[in-house]
Amino acid sequence: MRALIQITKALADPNRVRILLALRKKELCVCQIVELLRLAPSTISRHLSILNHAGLILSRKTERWVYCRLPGRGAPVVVREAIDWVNKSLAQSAEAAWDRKRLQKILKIDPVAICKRQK
Amino acid sequence: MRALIQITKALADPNRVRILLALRKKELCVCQIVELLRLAPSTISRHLSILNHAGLILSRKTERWVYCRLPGRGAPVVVREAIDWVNKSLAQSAEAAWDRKRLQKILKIDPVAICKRQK
DNA sequence: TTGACACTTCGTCAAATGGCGAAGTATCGT
DNA sequence: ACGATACTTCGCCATTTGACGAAGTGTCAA
Repeated sequence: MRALIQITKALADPNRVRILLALRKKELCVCQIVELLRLAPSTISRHLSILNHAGLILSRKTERWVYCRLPGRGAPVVVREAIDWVNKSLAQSAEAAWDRKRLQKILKIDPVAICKRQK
Repeated sequence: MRALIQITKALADPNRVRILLALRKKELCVCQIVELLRLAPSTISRHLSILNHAGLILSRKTERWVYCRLPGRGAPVVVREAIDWVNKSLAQSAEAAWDRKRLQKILKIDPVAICKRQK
C-alpha cells in the first residue's frame, strides 16, 4: 500500500506527469527539464526527488550533469505498469504533443547553452 | 491530462484506495463503507464524491440508501486500467486482507443495524 | 585555489487536502 | 404531519503541497 500511494501521490501533479512523458523516448539532463517546464531549478529538483523516491525515475550523475530516465525492465511491476498506464493514456494528448514539440527544439540546443540561458 | 490527474489525485489517498478495494467483489452501501473505514460519514461522503468525479465509482440511490460500485466495461479505458492496476497491485497486500476480513463481518450484519450502531 | 557551474536542500508562503461536527436534503415509518 | 433515517454540503482547523529564492554541495576550468 505504502509504495502504491507514493506512486499515486507522485503522479498527482501535472508537472511530474509531464516529466515522465518527456522521458519516454530518451533520458534528459535536469537543465533540459527545467527548460521544458519553465520552473525554477529548485522546484524541478524537488519534483524529480519525489518521482525518484516513488521509483518512477532513475538518475545518474556524470561530471556536473544529472541525467534522468525511466526505469527499465528491472523496475517493480507496480512501477512499470503505472508508467505504461500514463504513457498509454496521454501519449496522444494535446499537452504531450506541445511538450514533444518544445522538447525537439530544446534537444537541438547545446546543453551548456541551455544552462547559461537560465541566468 | 485533466482526466488522468483527477484519477491520480483520487488515488493519492489510502482511504480512497481502500474503498476501491472494498468494492472489488460487490457493491456496498455508504454506511457499510463508513463502518469499514471508521471515519465520519461526512468524510466518507467527501471521499466518495472525489472517486465519483474521477469516474472511479458509480452510485445509485435506492430508497434511503446509496450503493456504490466500480464502473463496469462501459467506463473509459483510462479508468478501467487504473482500477485494474490498483486491484492487481494491492489484492495480495496485508492491508487489503485486513479490510476483507472486517468487511466479511460487516456484511453479516443487517445494514439497518449498522446505521443504528453509528450513533 | 579560486570562481563558475549544475544541481540540491532549506526556509517561507499561499493554496490545496483531509479530518470533523453542524446544518441541510430527501425519503421513510407512524 | 412529524420525527427518524441515510446521506450530503458547509465551515472550520491542522497538515501537506507546490512554488520560489537563498544558501549549500560537489565538480570543473583557469
